[in-house]
Amino acid sequence: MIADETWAPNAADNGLSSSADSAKSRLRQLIIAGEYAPGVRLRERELSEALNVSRVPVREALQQLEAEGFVVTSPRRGATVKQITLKDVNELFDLRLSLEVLAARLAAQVAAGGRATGRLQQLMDEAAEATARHDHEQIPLSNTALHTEIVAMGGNSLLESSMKPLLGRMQWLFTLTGERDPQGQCEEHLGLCKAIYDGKPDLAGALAYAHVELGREPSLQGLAGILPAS
Amino acid sequence: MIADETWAPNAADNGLSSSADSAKSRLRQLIIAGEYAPGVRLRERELSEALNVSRVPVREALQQLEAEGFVVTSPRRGATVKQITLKDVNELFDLRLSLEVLAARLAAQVAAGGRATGRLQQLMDEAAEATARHDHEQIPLSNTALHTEIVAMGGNSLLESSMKPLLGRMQWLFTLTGERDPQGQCEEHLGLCKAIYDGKPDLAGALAYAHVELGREPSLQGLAGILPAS
DNA sequence: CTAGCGACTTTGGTATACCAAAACTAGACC
DNA sequence: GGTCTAGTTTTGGTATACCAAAGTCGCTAG
Repeated sequence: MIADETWAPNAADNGLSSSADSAKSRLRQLIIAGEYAPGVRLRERELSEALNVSRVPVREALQQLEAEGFVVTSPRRGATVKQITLKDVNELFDLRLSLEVLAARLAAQVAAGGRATGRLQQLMDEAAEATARHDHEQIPLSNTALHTEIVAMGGNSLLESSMKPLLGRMQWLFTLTGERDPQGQCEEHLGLCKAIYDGKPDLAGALAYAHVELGREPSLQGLAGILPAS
Repeated sequence: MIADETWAPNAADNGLSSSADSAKSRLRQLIIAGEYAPGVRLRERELSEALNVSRVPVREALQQLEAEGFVVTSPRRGATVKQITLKDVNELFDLRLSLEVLAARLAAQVAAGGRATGRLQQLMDEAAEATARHDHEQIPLSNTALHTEIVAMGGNSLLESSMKPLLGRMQWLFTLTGERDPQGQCEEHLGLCKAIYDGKPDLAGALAYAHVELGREPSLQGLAGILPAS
């Protein structure tokens, strides 16, 4: 469950994983990319045909994607792509406010012990580079990877598995609404990473809090702009 | 996923839910009760026979129980009951430290608005009564129900779905290691509930933090006492 | 007596087939 | 013309059957 490698588009169709995992990754990617719009029904037979697998792996994939918050299943009406509401976004940010602070604090504590932080540096550089060249395909992927690495650095696998669906939803939200102020976000990341390098948990936590909270309003307004009625 | 009612032993076998949900609840109950000890293999055919269902619902149940942290599945070796380690317990408490504080704060904010808090009062009374008569069967159930209600009061369904597996693991841990100081725990609950009633988020958060942290050491020692080697 | 190799058995992964319930549609009656 | 109802179709839920890989046990050769 921790595995599932990264789910960037280019890493989707490796023949290594089981058919169910592959179907799950592909379907999630299709949802995040907006191929399946919020509200559309995900019929099992239809998906099994589209993904060239049987219904059993499809059911498994749908179940896990429901746990990750991408689809919602009614008792006897099957699965549909989740309709994100403003309430959902607020709940998501409230939760991230707690968990990202914890992740940043843990990462800073680990880094203070002198552990290798090379991977974080590398991801930070990649994200900065993607931001600099306005690569709107790569920016959400790099930023998600950066946050994932911060969470992983803390060494709390339970936190990691709890945060993974939340980061997935953030990536989805960004794809739906468009990224907010990539430049400012990148600078915030830079400051956060520096605090982690320097092993300052309090500062890292405060910066993480600010970073999350700064993203709330733009996301709410971005979502409000594409919501059907109001 | 929010549904699944309560999973007290007596509410397990209602014929309303689907076969898979029933199987999931029964299996979880068996694991929490210790019928399936940590480390034993959960063979799909064996379970399907024991639960009188096919392998498909069993697979579904195992998958969800893995997401809740009760079982762990190796790539091609199937499912086993999770072996709880001291690291797992520490991670669990670190996460609860963040999330229960958030839940308490949210609940207090809601209660400050004058919403009905009758259900919380009722659960508090039940837990106090169970503690008073030393009903070691009921105490963990009542305490879990109380925490669940506090989380639910906040109105954050995402937090609710994130906390549910954690509370389930806490109940499991209590069943395995024995409850710590039920009297003191009950008093802490009383203070926490009062802060929520009174609509004092800061106080409620602080009390929740203390309540969680006070439970860490006893749980670690309780688990260390029953761990195979060390 | 031990170590290596091979056949067998167990087990998870997947596909196909069947069933029951719900939703949709078309028709008839009021 | 509208509404209720019955039949059909779609769809999720479940069971059975098949397959491939890995673990296990026993046999044989050194």
